[in-house]
Order: sequence, then structure tokens, then C-alpha cells
Amino acid sequence: MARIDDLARYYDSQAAADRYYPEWEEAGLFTPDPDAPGEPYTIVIPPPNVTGSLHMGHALNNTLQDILVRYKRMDGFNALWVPGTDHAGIATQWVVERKLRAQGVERRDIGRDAFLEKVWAWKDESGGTITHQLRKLGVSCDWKRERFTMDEGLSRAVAEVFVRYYEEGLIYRAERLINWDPVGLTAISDLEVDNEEAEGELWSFAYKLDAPFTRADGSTIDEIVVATTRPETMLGDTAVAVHPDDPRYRDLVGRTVKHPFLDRDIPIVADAILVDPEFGSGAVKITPAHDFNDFEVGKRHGLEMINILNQDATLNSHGGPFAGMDRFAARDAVKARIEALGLSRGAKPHMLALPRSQRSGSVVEPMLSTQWFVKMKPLAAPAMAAVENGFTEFVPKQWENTYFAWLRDIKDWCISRQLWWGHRIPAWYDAQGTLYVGRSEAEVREKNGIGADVALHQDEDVLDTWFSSALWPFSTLGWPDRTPDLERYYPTSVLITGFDIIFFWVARMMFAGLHHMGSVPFKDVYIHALVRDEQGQKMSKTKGNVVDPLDSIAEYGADAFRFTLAAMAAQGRDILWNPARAEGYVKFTNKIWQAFRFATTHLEDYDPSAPRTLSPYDNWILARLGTCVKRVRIALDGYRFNDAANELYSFTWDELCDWYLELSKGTLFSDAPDAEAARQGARYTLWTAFHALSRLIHPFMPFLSEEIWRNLPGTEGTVMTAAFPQVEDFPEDEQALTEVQTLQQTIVAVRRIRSEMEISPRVPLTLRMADPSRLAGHGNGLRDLARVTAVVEGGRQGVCATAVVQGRDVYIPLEGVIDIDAEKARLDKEIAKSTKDVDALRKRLNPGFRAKAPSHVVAGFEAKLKTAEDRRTRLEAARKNFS
RNA sequence: GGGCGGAUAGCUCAGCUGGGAGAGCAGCGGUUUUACACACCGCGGGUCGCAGGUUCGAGCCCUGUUCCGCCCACCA
Repeated sequence: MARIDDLARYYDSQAAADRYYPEWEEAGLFTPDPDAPGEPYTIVIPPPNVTGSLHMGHALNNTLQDILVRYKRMDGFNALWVPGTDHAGIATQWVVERKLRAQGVERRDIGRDAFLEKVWAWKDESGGTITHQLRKLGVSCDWKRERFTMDEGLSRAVAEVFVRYYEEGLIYRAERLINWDPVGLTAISDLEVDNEEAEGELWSFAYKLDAPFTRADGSTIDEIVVATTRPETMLGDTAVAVHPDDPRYRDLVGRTVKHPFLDRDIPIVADAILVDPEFGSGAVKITPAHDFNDFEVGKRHGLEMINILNQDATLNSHGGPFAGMDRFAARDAVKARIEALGLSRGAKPHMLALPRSQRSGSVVEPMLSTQWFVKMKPLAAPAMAAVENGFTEFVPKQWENTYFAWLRDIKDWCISRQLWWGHRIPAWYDAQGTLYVGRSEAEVREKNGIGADVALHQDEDVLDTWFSSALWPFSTLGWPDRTPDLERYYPTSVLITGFDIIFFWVARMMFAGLHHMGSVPFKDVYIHALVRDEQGQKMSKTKGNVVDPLDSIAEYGADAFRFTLAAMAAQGRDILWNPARAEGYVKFTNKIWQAFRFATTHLEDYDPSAPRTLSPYDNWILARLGTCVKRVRIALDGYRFNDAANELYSFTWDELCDWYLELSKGTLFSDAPDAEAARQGARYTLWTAFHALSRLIHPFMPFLSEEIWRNLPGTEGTVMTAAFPQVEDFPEDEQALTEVQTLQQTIVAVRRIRSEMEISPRVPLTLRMADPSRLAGHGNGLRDLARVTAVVEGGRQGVCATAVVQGRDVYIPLEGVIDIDAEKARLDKEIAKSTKDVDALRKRLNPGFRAKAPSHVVAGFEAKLKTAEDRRTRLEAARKNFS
């Protein structure tokens, strides 16, 4: 049995973590049994990049998940939290490429297989980093079920989904205009492009008509002026578009202009969709192969699509004299050439959106390319409907708008990447280029009757990383097999993630889950904020403002660190990391620990079966505990992590420590023989309070709570699997609440008088009041907390300070203790305050209010007014005694 | 261009369905009281961005507006 001497003077979170975490893990406490009873509660982790390391966003994200999982597990749910990592195609491949490049090796030099070996080696080397860091945070995910997006099972799921989509016509291969990253040398999806505002110029030049044209009014026109921010694209121009109703150009539609230095005639077409006659010259050069709008125009008018770029964005042979030049060099060269020809028609500054690759930062080039796409409209519709119908709910709800907005206008998803690291597309071609899609080469051969003598080669491309992430909620549970886990734990209960991946991930999981599982992948989606630095800046390595969660754990301990994140996680708002808050919560862990040490001194030989009587203090704190349980549950059930944390904080500090422990001391330290039952009552209450508190704080502070649990007599096993406290365990007690409230107000009143009149806490005081019975039995409390040594029946006598507690006068005889002026001044201040109070209440209780406000509200304010008026009357009476 | 947040005490932020404005930190004053000075006791401090409106009553609802931040978008 623990004695206080066994408990460290200060709580050591790190030591507790090192002691308990491995124990929990080895005992299999993170690993639920699908056959075990209990309603399932499932969370799948947003898989971090396998070779990444923990940042504050992860820390917040996983702390919140762990709080929920621990809470639900304790509350009787069959709780599963599936951890895992993502192969992060582009990101990981690039890291390895960079490492190789440092050794002077390019991936193409060593070839695909050798390169992939290097990536796997890197994955094996650094892949455990982040999961070990997560353990430091204390997360209770089931490491036995840890998955990786490229492990065997998940790769099978990817192939399966690909084939099914393909067979249903939802995946197709086509030549389309896509976003091309000329540095990464791969196609990327719309989401991977960031548009950056940039200053550029809108530069105009003239296309000469093939022959001067005499118009109906007799005038002659020989050129048409177009404007562009990317002059080099004129090398790929195959039309000039004007608005069909534009009187300036209407008569030119159908004629042609001559390309100034390429052997090409360019038709003038009418296009009402693209052309805004108000903008620029009202004529638009059309480059169908390098501009998304122009591409559409090209399709509408059957224009030739001329790709002028190589993969690295140098000009290809279609660039004529500029072939081989970089696109930006070509831009200047083309301009110079046109200027030299006297066709330049001026330029003006122009703000433009520069599309940049999220990964490489290079300027993305719209490029005509054959890629694989997922047809989105048929998948998006059910995904929207599921949220509209409430099968999945976002918290906070406003994010549903974001979700809808994206899905509503969604375009087909380009899923092929010209990378090596990732799931290779399950498609094969024979020598004639015939395409076969299947789960494996063997299946393709079998299904299509292709013998071993016929060579097949697999598509070189891999899939967008998010293609596999989209399957995460069911692929991790064993799909496509109907595993016990899948049956039991799908759909998951809640997804906890950041708003930045609502499109990338959440929406895609929604449609994948609906399509392949027939139901939503999660019931709730809790969207949490971004963790920023103190100035509200996004944390980034280049800014040097990154706070490393591991440093924070080392500094504050995982318990306080987690509590800080939870306490700061107000819905719908970014978290500005504030070390002062963390320091404050370190003190909170200390406070709990010290209080527990105190409790321990009284629980050494605690015998729960000993006869006991409960004091009003005992009943009071137990009732308050019940309220705390209720509020914490409501808060957690509503994903109000900060509310739950604040409730625990204020209950523990303000009520348990500041009041109950102090009030219980009189009993606990009493050596009166007849106080034994009361002592046992106080011990019972102490024990009960810490028994409950350790469980209540466990989801937030797993190690501290375990340390308490283990050292609390009469507990068994681990707090991790103890039942989360129920409201019903703690009876309400109106009488105790009232009684203690009276006592508290009296004590506070006395303390204030002491403080304001500078009466030393050592000077004992007497209270005089008309009805001392109201404080009967609270002599110890008054003595210990206010150093009031006597309460006598009677009115004002001699020089007294006067306080009004709950509408009754309380006198404190101060003969010889203070000077009268101090009490006068104090009373004047009180009266002024009271008057303000009364005035405000009278104003509120105007006729309109009385007539229209609900009667209980009116009654409430009337009572308040009466109290306030009474109080002022009493204070004024006290003041008169001095005048 | 469209959409979404935020603006509340010196600082950092809570404030759920409208019912006399809160916390932590900082500040000021006091206290070696038998768990804790990482503590205890007390105090001061806000026209809730601005202007209107609805209401008996608005930090909260409506309209407008200013600043900050974010997301989406093809005006050449």
C-alpha cells in the first residue's frame, strides 16, 4: 500500500510514460477482440507519411483521437483505433531522389527496380520514426493492426478497386489536358496545383489576315490583335476566337490569319462561351494544347491541338526556330521576334494566377497527355447525398459547405502519375498496344486467353497516393475479404482530421466507401484546426517557427502537453501554440499530483468497510463530482474537447483542492475518538474522488491517471480498462450544496474583510449573527479557512464590520482591531457596487420586460432585485452606525 | 469573382439553442496555513471592430461596413 513517502515529490510524466506505455502495449490493451462484447467504436488514423516525422498537427490530431478512443473504451465500447502510414508517392520518391542525387546518381540511371529497392530501404530505415513518436504521445492505437498503404493487403484492395471501377466504366484512359509538373515530370491532379498571385504583363500582338479585307462599310482591315500573358504559347495557336455578336469582328469569322513565322493558317472562329468582348481586344488567341479554356474551344471547333513542349517544358520541334529552348527563354525570344516583325501592339501590367506544383514548386504546364481518370460525377452524387441526408455529419457543420462546393463542381480525377513509387496501375498492353485491365498479369492472361508466348508489359505509371488513401477505412480492415474486423468495425465511428484534406481525402473516402462498401465510411467527421505559432503564422521549416512536439513532450510531459492541445481545441478555430498555456497545465498536473499525495497520507490504511458517516462536505464534493462527470461526458460526446478539459481543470482545482481538501482537513487531522466515523467518511470521499478523477482525466492524461490509479489502494489492473465514471454514481444533494454554499460565502466574506482591512490571517475573529444555526456544524471549516473561532448569536455590538451573506447580516466585532475609517471606506465601496447592481436590475425589470419575458425569467430577476435591494439596505444601515 | 472564418480584459483565448460578460497568464496587495511557493488568500481591469435594425432583452439573430486570415475559381 502506497505511503506518501513512496510517491515522488514531483510527478515525472516521462518516467510514468516509460513505465506504463510498454506495459499497456504488451498486455494487448490496445488490441480489441472483434468477438468481444460491446458496441463497436472505430477510428482509423489519418495515416502520416511513412518517412515523415511528427509535427504539431499530428500531435493535435492524435491526441484528440486518443481522447475519444480511451473514453469510449472505458465506457464499455469495443474500441478499435487502427494506425498506419501512407507511402506518400511523390513526397517519398523525391526524398530518395534527392538523397541519390547528392551521391551523383539519377534514378533513371539505375532503373526502376533498383530505385524502388532504394525507396524500400529508406522506408525500412525511417519508417518506424513517426510511429515511435506517436507512442511518446501515449496513443492507444492497436499497433498489431498497423497498416501501410503499400503492404500486400492494401495493394490488393487498390487493384480490386481499380478493376471494379474500370469494369463499371468509372475509370478510363484518355488523352486530355492535364496539369504537368515539368520538374517532377509527372501529371498531377487539380488539387495538387496551388494558384499563386503574381505580377505579370498582358502583352498584345497582331495576327495579319491572309489578305487585307474590305468590309461592308468600305474600310479595310488587315490584322487582328490578341493579348496573352504567355507569348510562347502562340507557337501552338490554332485559332483566334471572337464573340459571334461582336460588330468589330463578326465579318471576319471564317477567314484566316497567317502565323508570322510558322507555316500555318489560323482560322478565326466565333465562340460565345469563351470570349468576353469587353476584355482586351475582344479577340483571343487559342492554344488548345496548353490552356484549359482553349482546350474546350478546340473541342467545340474541331481545332488542331499542337503540343509545343517536351516533358521538361523545353520547346519541342513544333516550336520551330525556338525548339530546345526553355519555355521562359522562349517567351522572351518569341516576343523579340514578333517585335522585330513590327507586330507587337503594346503591353500592360496584369495580375495573374501562376499555377504551381504543390510538391516541386515549379510552374505547372497544362499539357495534352494520355492519362487515367476516374469519372467523378456518378461518384460525387451519392457522396453529397450521404451528407445531405445526415448519414455522415461534419463537426463543425460549416465544413459541409466546403465539402459540397467541391463535389458539386468536380471534374474527373487524373489518377496516373509518372512516378515509380506507388501502386502500379493494373493494366497491361500487348505489342499491338491492346489494353487489358486485371487484378494481376496472370488474371489478365487467363481472362483474355493470352498465352505465355505473348509478351505483355504493364503500364509504367503508378496511382495517385490518394487513390489508396481513399480506401483506408475499409482496406485497413481487410477488404476485399469479408474479415471479422471488417464486419465488426466498419463503418467507423468518427474521422478526426484537418480541414486541409477534406478534398484530398475525406471526400474521396466518402465516395469510395459508399461505392465499395455500400455505406458511409464514418458517421462523424470532426474537423480540427491548424496549429500555428504564437503569431498566428503557419509553422514551417523555412520560417524556422516549428515547434517540435517531441521537444514539448520532453519539456512538459505527455500528460500536460496533451491536455494543453485538448484545452486549446475549440471548434472552428486555429490553435496558436502558446507555451504559457502548456506551462500552466504542467502546474495542473502538479496540482493533481500534490493533491493525490495529500490523499495518500490519509489512505494508507484505508478500509472501505469501516463504519462511516458522510459530512455535508463529503456529500457536497461527491455531488459536484457528479456534475463534473455529466459535463465532461456531454462535452466529449459533442467533440468539445476544450470544454471537457476546462471542466476537469476547474473542478479539480477550484472545488476539490481549494475547498474540499481544505474543508476535510479538520476531520482528517482530528484525533477526537468520536470523530472516527466522520474520519472514515472523509477517507471514503477522498478515495472515491481520486478513484473517479483518475478515470475522468485518463483520456487526457493517460500516464498521470495511471500513476494515481496504481497507487490508490483498492484498485486493480489498469485505469485504461476501468469504467468511465457514470453520472448516476454520484447522488445529487441539494441540502449539502446549499449548506456548503452558505459556508463558502461566509468564508469569502470574512476573507475579503480581512484582506481589505489588512487584518492578519493570524488574528482570530468572532462572528455575530441572528441565526448562527445556519452555520451549525461548520466550526472547523470557519476556523481552518477563515480563522473564525466563534460564532455567537446576536446583533451588532460595538465596532463591527458588516457583511451580507445570503440576505442576512454577519457582524465581525473589530474592537481594537481596525480603525473605523477603513470600515467606512469599505462599506461605501460595497454600497456603491450594490447600488450599481440595483439600478441595473431595476432598469431591466421595465414594464415591457415584465409584460413579454417568460414568467420564470421575470421571477428570477425579481428575486435578484430583492436580494440586491435588501443587501444595500443592510449595508447602508451598517454604514449609518459610523456616521 | 465566389465562399468561409476571425475581430471580446494589458496578452492568449472560451462563451452551445438571445436572458445581469468568463478563464489562464500578466498586474496590484497579503500569506512559510500540517499536499502543493509549479502554492494559498484577496483585488483591479472590457461602450464584446464600427454603424444601423429586429426584440421586453443582442457578444450571440438580420443588414451594411472596416481590417486580418483561409479556401475555391479558366477572364485571354
